[in-house]
Amino acid sequence: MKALDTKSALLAEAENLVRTKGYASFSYADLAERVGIRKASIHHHFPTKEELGAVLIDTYLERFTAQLKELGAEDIDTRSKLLTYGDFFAASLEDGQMPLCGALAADAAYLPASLQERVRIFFELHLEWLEAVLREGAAKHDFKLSRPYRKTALMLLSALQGASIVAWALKDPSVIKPVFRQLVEGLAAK
Amino acid sequence: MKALDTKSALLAEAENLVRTKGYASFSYADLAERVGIRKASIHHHFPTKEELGAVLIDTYLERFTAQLKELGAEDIDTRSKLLTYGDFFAASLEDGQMPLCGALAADAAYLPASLQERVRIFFELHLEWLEAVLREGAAKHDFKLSRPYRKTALMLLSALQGASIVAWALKDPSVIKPVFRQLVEGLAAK
DNA sequence: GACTGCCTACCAACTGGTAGATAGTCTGCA
DNA sequence: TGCAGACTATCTACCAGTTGGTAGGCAGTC
Repeated sequence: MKALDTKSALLAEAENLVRTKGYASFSYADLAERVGIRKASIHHHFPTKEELGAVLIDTYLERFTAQLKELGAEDIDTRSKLLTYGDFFAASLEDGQMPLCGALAADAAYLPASLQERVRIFFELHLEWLEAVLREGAAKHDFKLSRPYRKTALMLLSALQGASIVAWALKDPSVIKPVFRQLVEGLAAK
Repeated sequence: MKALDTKSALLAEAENLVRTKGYASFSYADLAERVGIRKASIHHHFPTKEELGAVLIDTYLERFTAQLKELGAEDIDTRSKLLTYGDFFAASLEDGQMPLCGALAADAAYLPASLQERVRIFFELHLEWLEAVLREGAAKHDFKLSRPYRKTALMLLSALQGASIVAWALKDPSVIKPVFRQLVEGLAAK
């Protein structure tokens, strides 16, 4: 088997495991079973669990960064941008998985330091994107906002992370969209 | 040592451990070290980890239920009730701990079923309380709300859970109050 | 003596790893 | 063209440490 296939299979399965049972609970044995190689072989691709976690977060961040960049550049109104952003989270839950960094963040205090740092970067990235969209929306008079925009960005991000948690605990993915929608509607300048 | 002392010491330490490193990562060995008895002795008080978890959540729920009942009965305006409710979450983070059920909820998919059920009950309890306060506030014309109130309750609870997560990941407890405050202000009938 | 609350000793299962062996593939050189 | 060596990707075997537990014993109290 080609290294690229195995490596990406390992990453895909690791992501699924972290997003369904958390970083602490998933093991190389779980991965071995799912990918069909021996546990010890995984170390060839990822020498330590921490390194696997780091690569996992980095690739997730790259994907998400690209997604947000694309969404930010779309020629649609800022309200739709925000709602589409919220849809990313809802889609996660509908797939039966927590968003990765929400899954990791709850455990942040005992993640290895390199992973904690990456989770923080994830959140900062999201806040910056939200701020940019809010700024754009305020400039276009789509939103009526008080400064600093970061405060509103924090509110929106918190609501989505929290809605994911609540939806996860209640096993009801339909929680997310209405929560976020009413917040976005509340930003309207009207 | 009296059983009541040891048992409550175990529960207190277990709560702290769950709220700082999660249910999956804490062990009877951690508890043994903190309370100063041997690991095997813990089984005398709590035969299984699941039972310890169940008792932990039940006692937390009782405390929280009493707190919410007390707060709900206070002769203050409904806005203050909500803000005080939000302060419970902020106080948790300022203590260097996640709120218990937020810590558990992220891991909900692989908690033992009896614990998953308790986490769900926790959230339902909070939603009911929030709904009651929102209903009271709407009747007094403190709030301008659309029905169903549960939708707004979900939004508020989500924001607090999420703000706890974001604050935890960013190691910045000051995130919570401003997030919640602006949401509560946004409910004002004005 | 009965009960409580601790202890030691032990268990199977599991964790993330280390180390060396093997087999297949590729490349360079005679 | 064939062969040897290097490389890749897997394997077996093993490791120390850890987990939540079981079982029986001991000491203190009533």
